[in-house]
Amino acid sequence: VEPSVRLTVDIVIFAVRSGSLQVLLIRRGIEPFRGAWAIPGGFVLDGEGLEDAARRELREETGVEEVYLEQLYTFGDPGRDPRGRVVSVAYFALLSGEGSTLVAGTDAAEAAWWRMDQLPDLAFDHAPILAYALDRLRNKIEYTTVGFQLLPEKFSLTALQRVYEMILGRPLDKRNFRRKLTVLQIVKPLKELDRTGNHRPARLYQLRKLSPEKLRDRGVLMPF
Amino acid sequence: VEPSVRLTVDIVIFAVRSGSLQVLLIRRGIEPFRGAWAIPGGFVLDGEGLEDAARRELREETGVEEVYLEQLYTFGDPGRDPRGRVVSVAYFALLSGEGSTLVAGTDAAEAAWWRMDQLPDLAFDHAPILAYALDRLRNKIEYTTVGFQLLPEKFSLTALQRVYEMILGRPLDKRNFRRKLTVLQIVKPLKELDRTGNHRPARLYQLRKLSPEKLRDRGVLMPF
DNA sequence: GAAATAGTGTCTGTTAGACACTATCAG
DNA sequence: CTGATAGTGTCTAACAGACACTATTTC
Repeated sequence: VEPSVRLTVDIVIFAVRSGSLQVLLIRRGIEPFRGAWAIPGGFVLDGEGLEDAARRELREETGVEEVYLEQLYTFGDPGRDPRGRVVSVAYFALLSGEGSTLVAGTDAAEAAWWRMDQLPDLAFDHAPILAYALDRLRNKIEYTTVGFQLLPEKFSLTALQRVYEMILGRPLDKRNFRRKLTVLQIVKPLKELDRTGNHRPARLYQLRKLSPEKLRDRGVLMPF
Repeated sequence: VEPSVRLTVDIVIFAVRSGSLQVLLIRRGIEPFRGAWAIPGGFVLDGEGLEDAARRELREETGVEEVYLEQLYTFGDPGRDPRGRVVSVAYFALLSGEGSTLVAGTDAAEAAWWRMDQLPDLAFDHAPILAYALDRLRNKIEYTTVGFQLLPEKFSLTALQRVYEMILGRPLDKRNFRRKLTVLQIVKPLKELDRTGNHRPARLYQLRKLSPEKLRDRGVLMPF
């Protein structure tokens, strides 16, 4: 007879806010780890798909639909949850700068954005999960266009470069960055300008939709 | 109240045998999908870690210990198993040419190696799982040294090249391949030669153990 | 010496990385 | 005209890809 197991999804929700990469965490109101910060998540419901469960939690936590969501890894060590056998399928989500302002409908529990470089102590095995998510994001940004998910639909090239710099944790050269965007043709200039700030306005761009195959054909995507 | 779920691990076991990339499949002796071929796997036991369960199944199926094993993805669509809610954590394993001969202690069930380019119909959602595993292997071989896990400890450079060609599905240039190995310094020449065959013997080499960080420092690893 | 595979070097086009100045706007 | 950010081109070193002949062994 096969033992049964309780299944949760945990979602590492990233956003770029006020110039830094941040994660949404919630403070636990109940034991175990009462009062500690944790990655948002919850149990998978009866007859519910894993990704569906993740999207539901995401909606409950942030009010946002239609976000980038990707399965990360499944954590199932017997001792990871003091309540018994709980296996967690971890996901990571990327919110665009706009959506990230609303920490709405937050289930009564306290929720807050934390800078990735100033994290609190975390409940369960959530610290390594977060570290792994960041690692995955760092890798993936270099050969896909996931990074664009952290920006609104229209963005300036400088804003895009800031996102890459934040995630990679190092400065990039402005001219090399823009040259790469040009040769890959992944970005489409708009007529609009960003006129905030007392200086020359920046042209706004959009991500040009390309199939992943096309991206691969053009070579590895993003090592600036 | 959280519904509970049954948890399995499935292991996509790859090996290079008689010049092609092959997978180990077992023929199901019971319903559902009785008589169909399936990826080996089984239920996770009480108090057993996920990777532990995968290694146990691997041992039961092949008799082999100490193999490369990596978590692939977790499949949990509600309809994927007609018996009810069964969530499967898929792994993939790489056997070295040697270990792959022993399909020992195979649990009474019929087990066989299948060429990746001539697969039978598969039970459950195992066809996309297998496709995904191959995809992952193809990607990973280009920036890590996982490919070496498909060879015995000592190997000729031609044998190594064949492994890369099989997985990538295209011929590689012998001189470019060897040049890359040289500049990356990932391979160490031995005194021994491979004297099989009625022709000039090939020098044998060993993988030089390098930390993953080192590999990254030297740039992306394997695009020949 | 024939058959079979091992082993070796060069040239060329592309790409990544370093680097500094002019343009345009608000106030 | 000052402050602030946008926007633009060149040179160089490293790397990828194309390509063909000699070396060593067995039988």
